[in-house]
Amino acid sequence: MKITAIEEYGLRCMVLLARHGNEDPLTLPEFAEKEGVSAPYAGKLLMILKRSGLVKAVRGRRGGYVLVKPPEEIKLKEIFEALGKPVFSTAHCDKYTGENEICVHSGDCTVKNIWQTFEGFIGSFLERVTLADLVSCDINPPPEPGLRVRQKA
Amino acid sequence: MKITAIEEYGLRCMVLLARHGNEDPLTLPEFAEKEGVSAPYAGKLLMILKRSGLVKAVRGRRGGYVLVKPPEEIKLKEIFEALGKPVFSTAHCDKYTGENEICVHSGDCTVKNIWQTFEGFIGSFLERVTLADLVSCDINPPPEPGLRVRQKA
DNA sequence: CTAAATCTTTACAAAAAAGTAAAGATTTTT
DNA sequence: AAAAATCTTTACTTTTTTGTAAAGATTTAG
Repeated sequence: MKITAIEEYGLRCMVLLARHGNEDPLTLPEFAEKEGVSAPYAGKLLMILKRSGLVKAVRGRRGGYVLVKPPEEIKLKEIFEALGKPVFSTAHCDKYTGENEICVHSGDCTVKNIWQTFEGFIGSFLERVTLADLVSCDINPPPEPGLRVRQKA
Repeated sequence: MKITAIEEYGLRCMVLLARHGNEDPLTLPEFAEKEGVSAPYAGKLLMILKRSGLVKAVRGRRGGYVLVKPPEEIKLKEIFEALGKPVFSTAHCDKYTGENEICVHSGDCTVKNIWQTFEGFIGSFLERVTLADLVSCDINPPPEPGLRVRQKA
């Protein structure tokens, strides 16, 4: 399981914006310089964030990007949803079908069940952390979560 | 964040083995047929699992693969570690350095903190589910885990 | 001992993701 | 109005991941 480049750098752009404040916009060359990436690549990232409604662009001189909402109201989950697919989506089953048109497990799938549960678990984390938490806090691992495992009938 | 093909199909191979039992080994053509992938690709997956010590191979006629331990003793976490890197590892910071030799955030990194916390959270899930749970149970989403967020001093 | 069934290794081909380049559109400043 | 700063779009190149192919090694059955 891996974090994609878009997720990594995209999240960093959001952190930069949150730190910078919304007084004046941050420009692509500024993003690029602060993260050590190229300006066109920064442009690609910000465009993705813009299309998801997390940031807005101001064109022309004195332009750049600003957050649409205050960092307190931006959940990590929204950012992840903007930057990539969730771990498990219906697309998942359509993708891993081996050489067949449709997955051999369609219907009753043990692995699908685990991914869905996993997805829910991850979601409960991403729901609880905001961009504001990220820039202003230490975040500690949560206490051991309980996990109910129920035997099949 | 995505589950890689190796993780998806590798986990399925483990499920097949757990279901099949260790009486007689499962062969590559059998894995291939049951999962709808090619036999050489199944070979690649099983080789990865073998090198991590999760399965062992029996060569020659009547050969194939068997689990090294009973499913009750195989945690999902071990399987994931065999099939891929964890979400966050030191390699992560070495990979996403933009155009620089070393990441601009090395030292104090907000994003690193979140990935490490996230990793721990995910780990607490993968520690608690065994291969046996996977083949014999319904697994339900855990209750809302508490998440302590402590303000910086 | 030989042949068949099996795993093993290495090298290669195809597909997806990451990242680059260049030309175009918009706004502000002068 | 013109120029400069900025975002926007499209197409392309590179790198990584996936998946394939083929020849080799090992064991068992007869």
